[in-house]
Amino acid sequence: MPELPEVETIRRSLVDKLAHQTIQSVNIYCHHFRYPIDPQLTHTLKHKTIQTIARRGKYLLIYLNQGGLICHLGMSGSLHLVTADTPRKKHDHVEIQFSDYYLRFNDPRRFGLLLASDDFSKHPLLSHLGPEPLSHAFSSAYLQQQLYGKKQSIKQAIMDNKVVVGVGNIYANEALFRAGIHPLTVAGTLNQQQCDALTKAIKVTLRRAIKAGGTTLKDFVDSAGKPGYFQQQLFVYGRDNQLCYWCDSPIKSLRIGGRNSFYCPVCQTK
DNA sequence: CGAAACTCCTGAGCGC
DNA sequence: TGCGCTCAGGAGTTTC
Repeated sequence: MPELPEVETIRRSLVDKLAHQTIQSVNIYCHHFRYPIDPQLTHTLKHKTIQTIARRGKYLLIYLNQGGLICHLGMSGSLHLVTADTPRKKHDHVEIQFSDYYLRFNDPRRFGLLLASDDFSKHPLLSHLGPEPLSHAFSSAYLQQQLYGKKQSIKQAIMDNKVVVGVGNIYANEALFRAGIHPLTVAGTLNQQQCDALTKAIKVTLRRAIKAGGTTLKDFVDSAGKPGYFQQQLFVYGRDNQLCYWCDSPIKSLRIGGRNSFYCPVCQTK
């Protein structure tokens, strides 16, 4: 479900309410995720206080007064901040109780992840990640250097977390449209001008999506249950056979690396 | 080494 | 109404 803008939206909706809150107790109803949830987590988290909630790529980093918690929502995960009298829903697998709220981790497909970490910077899931797309480190020069010699398609390259984090299928399609680059272009052949356009397109696309509260394709909502509105600004994603807003040509789709890809055959060139 | 295929899992939507 | 099939926003691991 969530790409970077959705995770950032959730982070923002949680941080003010949960900062300085102390965990009263933790209930784990299902342990089986991408990695099994440590049964000790209940004891590890009890009476710990949340300091702040940060984000690295699509990972949420919950800083506690001692150690922290890494959370990833996978394809179908969501976090809901509810009152104690709210009944549990199907696939609410983990529940963290605070004095005023319950935070529930819901994940039908269980591709998500929840684990304790003493040092985020040294954690193997985080240590190899590329730069944040909205940071200065993600520049046109950096991108061109990363793409040098790469034979895979540019779409696959920008979805690679070692190149840049947080760009999933929706926003990869959208950013390539905005940059006028065909998704099948061999990554290593992009010139400086194209790298410039693509870097800017990724930043603009993600910033606008964050501003809109993320993209609600099916059921994305933030931790308070509010949907995102960026789907109204999608140029190509999910629009195959519909007309391009810029040139009126029909949007086409194809599969790249097993992922559905959308592009305008006129506006985007190789 | 890079790149592609495979893997985890449930649910929605489709054709029949 | 129901069955079987395909596909879905991710990404670590395995294989070639």
